[in-house]
Parts: sequence; structure tokens; C-alpha cells
Amino acid sequence: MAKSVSKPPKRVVRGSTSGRPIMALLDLLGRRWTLRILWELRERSLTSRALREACDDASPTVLQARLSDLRDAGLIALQPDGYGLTDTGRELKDTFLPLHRFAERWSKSLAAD
Amino acid sequence: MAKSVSKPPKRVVRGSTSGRPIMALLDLLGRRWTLRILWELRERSLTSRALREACDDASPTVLQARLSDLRDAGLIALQPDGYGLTDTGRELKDTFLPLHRFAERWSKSLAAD
DNA sequence: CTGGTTGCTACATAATATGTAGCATGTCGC
DNA sequence: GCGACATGCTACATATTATGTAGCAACCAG
Repeated sequence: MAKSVSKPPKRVVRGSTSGRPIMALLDLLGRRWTLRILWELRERSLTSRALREACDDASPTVLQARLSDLRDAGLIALQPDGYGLTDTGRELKDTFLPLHRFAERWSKSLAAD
Repeated sequence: MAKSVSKPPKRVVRGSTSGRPIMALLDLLGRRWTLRILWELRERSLTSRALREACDDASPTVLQARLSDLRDAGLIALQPDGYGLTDTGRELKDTFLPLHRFAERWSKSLAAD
């Protein structure tokens, strides 16, 4: 299911006709499982199957599609020990690592309702 | 399809059976248009129609669904001047504002291929 | 060769998104 | 009051995308 088989030019990203990189990035990260994959790989490499388990047994179809997207985007790479973040991917991870702490506060503010 | 047989209780978030807030957050942000909406509202409120234009004329169906999700999550609210970030939403925005700068570098590293 | 991994794909079914249209409510000038 | 707007939101048929189950070929260890 390489993205080039039947759909002709299909850019790496969708939507962003503007060419603004942030739009391309938001689009990529806004696809199902993308953020989750990056999160699971944040501190260790995982084989495709281990990643599947980590992702609540998501279907392999989407997972492979997302892995393909993320590889095209240069954020992850397939290494001898499985999938892992590239240097660029690690940069990205660092920018939303604070999300973890926010999630805790957010969760509390929801429960406070 | 194990998530829910029909859809009675429909929690705010999907997937996260673990109860870990980060998973709930990643799931919410990983739905199409969610990140984009937050981004567009980052520095001004927008009416639902203005938001639609800002989002490359996304279909109103999903947009309303996402607005509903984000309101349930307490990240945005409908104010007299349109939709805007809540205090919590602004906190979240601050955590991924650095994404903008990353996007620029990332874009360059892609073009360098 | 057997038994185990790996990354990845096929395919039918279910869930989501897209486009286009339109509703109900409100607010303005008149 | 009226009409002409704009607001938030919804219907619904059509595409697109995800799910779940199964299985492939390649690789390596025993």
C-alpha cells in the first residue's frame, strides 16, 4: 500500500494549499494514531508489532499507513531495533513533551466539573 | 470494533481505556481538524462560519462535531464574539506554540532531500 | 526443515468525513 | 410589523478512511 501505487501525485500532506509548513504539520499530526505513535516512540524504539500492542492493538492497516507518512516526513525511521525517532523526530517530541504535564492538569479540571 | 457495541455512554474521549490523561488528550487532538481549530483560535475568537473559512472550508458536519468535542473538553467556549479558547485552552496553546518554529525547520529539512 | 520472529498487505465491514443544502433564531434598518 | 441579513447548527447522500481478521514473503535460530 505504498501511497504511490494508484493515486498519482499525492503530496505528503493534505489540505495545506497555502504551503505554510505549520499547516502541513498540523495536518500530519491530526491524523488518527499519528500523535500516539510519536508518543509511544518517545523514549524507546519499538518493532511494528510491539508498537501495535502499545497502541491499543490498532489495526495494522492504518498503523502501516501512518508509519509510512511519518517516514516520508522524516520523523521516524526503521532501524535494526525497530521504529525509532529520527533527530528531527526527537526535536518534535521535545516540543510537545510539556503536553504530558498539561494533560494532568486538564484532567483534573475536567473532573472538577 | 471492540470499542463500544452501540454507543450509549460515549465518553469525551476514545480509545484510552487506561485512564491516563495523556492518552485521552492525544486521542482528542488526533482527530481531524482538532489541532487546526485550536491553531486558528490561537490569537483571536472566530464565529463558526469564519472558522470554517479559516479551515480551508472544511465541512460543517465535522467542524461542529469537533467544536462539540472541544467544548466538552473545556478547551474552547462559545462567547458573544464567537468561539474562543478558555483559560485551559490557552494553556494548551502555549504548550504547542513552539510547534510553529519547529515546522519551519522541519520544512527546510524536508526540502533538503 | 521447523518454529519463531520480522515488516507488511488483502479484503470485507464499520465508522467518519465531505459537499450541498437548509433550518431556527437573532438583529439590524425601516 | 416587514425583509434582509448573519448566527449556530443539522440532514443526508456520497466519498474516504479505519477496523478486524487473516495471511504473505523474508529472515534467523535451532
